Amino acid sequence: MTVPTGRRERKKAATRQKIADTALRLFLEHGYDAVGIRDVAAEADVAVTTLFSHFASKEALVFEQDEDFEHRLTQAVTGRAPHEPLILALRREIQALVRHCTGDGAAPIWRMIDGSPALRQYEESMRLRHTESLATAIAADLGLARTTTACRTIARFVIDAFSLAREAPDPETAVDEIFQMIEAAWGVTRPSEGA
Amino acid sequence: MTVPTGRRERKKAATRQKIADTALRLFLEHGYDAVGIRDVAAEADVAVTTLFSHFASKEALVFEQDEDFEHRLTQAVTGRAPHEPLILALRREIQALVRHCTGDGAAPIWRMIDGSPALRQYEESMRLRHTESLATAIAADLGLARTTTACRTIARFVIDAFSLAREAPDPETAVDEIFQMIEAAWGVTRPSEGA
DNA sequence: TTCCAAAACACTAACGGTTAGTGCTACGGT
DNA sequence: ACCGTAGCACTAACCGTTAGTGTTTTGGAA
Repeated sequence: MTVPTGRRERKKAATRQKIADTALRLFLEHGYDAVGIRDVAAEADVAVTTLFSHFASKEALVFEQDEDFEHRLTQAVTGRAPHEPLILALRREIQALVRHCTGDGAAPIWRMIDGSPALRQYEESMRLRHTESLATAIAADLGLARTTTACRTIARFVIDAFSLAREAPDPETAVDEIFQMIEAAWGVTRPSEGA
Repeated sequence: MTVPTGRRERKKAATRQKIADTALRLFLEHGYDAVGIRDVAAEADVAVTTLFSHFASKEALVFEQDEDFEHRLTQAVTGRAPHEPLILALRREIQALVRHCTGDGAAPIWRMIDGSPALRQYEESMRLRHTESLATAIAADLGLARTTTACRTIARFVIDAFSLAREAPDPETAVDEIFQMIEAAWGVTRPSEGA
């Protein structure tokens, strides 16, 4: 009834991690499409149903830490330094996220993602979820100083910046370019004073 | 070898239409998830494989005329009156498209779409395709007057406007609000003179 | 008219992701 | 020491989708 104190949680986390690691290894070795769920389960030495009790879908195995993305963005809004402009904080965070994705360590994974329509589609709808919570965070931060539509629009533009920059030849410059546009868009929403 | 002159094409189109109509009817009657591909095929009196030779997926049955959307947007760019500002033309077209989707005739279909995660996800990735061709059309219209990134960004913002407005309580006002933001974003991309 | 190549269509069977149903086992709290 | 819960396993299936194969229809050529 109370919070489980430890071992069970650790075991569960270990199983989850083992599945995720095994999946990623197999995917990178043989290609995402060439590896079946049954292969992953067998290699991780768990039952298929166990795998699906930890991950909602095959694609979710690849985007294991998607909550991180969501959390970092909302945190960039709610936890920024006092008086720091909203858009500036978001720009810094997106810049960091893009840098992380295009770094050497993550490159093979993203190459795999870009090569699979199923994964790209999954990523898009994942980002859409992130957009919702970012919009909520922005709206909460601003109180009633902006329209709901304006908040949702800005949230989506910010997420767009990530996707667009990631695909651009020079991601970091692209972030700057897009955020100039976002800044301008943000500017015209002010009902009274600037951010 | 040459272009088929008629009857064959008509028959093919008729089959396609019959499948689409049957599918939509069944989906609206019993719900999208409750109707299987085998049901649709049986009711339309075709084989499952025939159905899939006309439509790439189950979701595609619902978005039968998706090319229309794509075509109308690119046409709004390339076929607009001389000297008409790009963004204005796009705003008018998006306004029309939103009006059409929220009209009484299409309402049940969109309610069904909003109720099914699979359909929402499919729609999103469909819009992403549309974004690409819109970006291409915009880039072609502008020549080298803008960055590729700027064109792709604006294209995506315009598609976003459609999605966001469709979900807003007052869609038409939302289009206006979002397009004010797009206009501002567009403004800061000018390398020399306005559009 | 007759014949041919292509395209539409059909059928069976299967593949791969996903889930329901059922039950066992191990852990943590009492 | 005991019990409820949660993690896990197994089977069997559902559903969308595709490969393989063969049949009919159609438009054009001989």
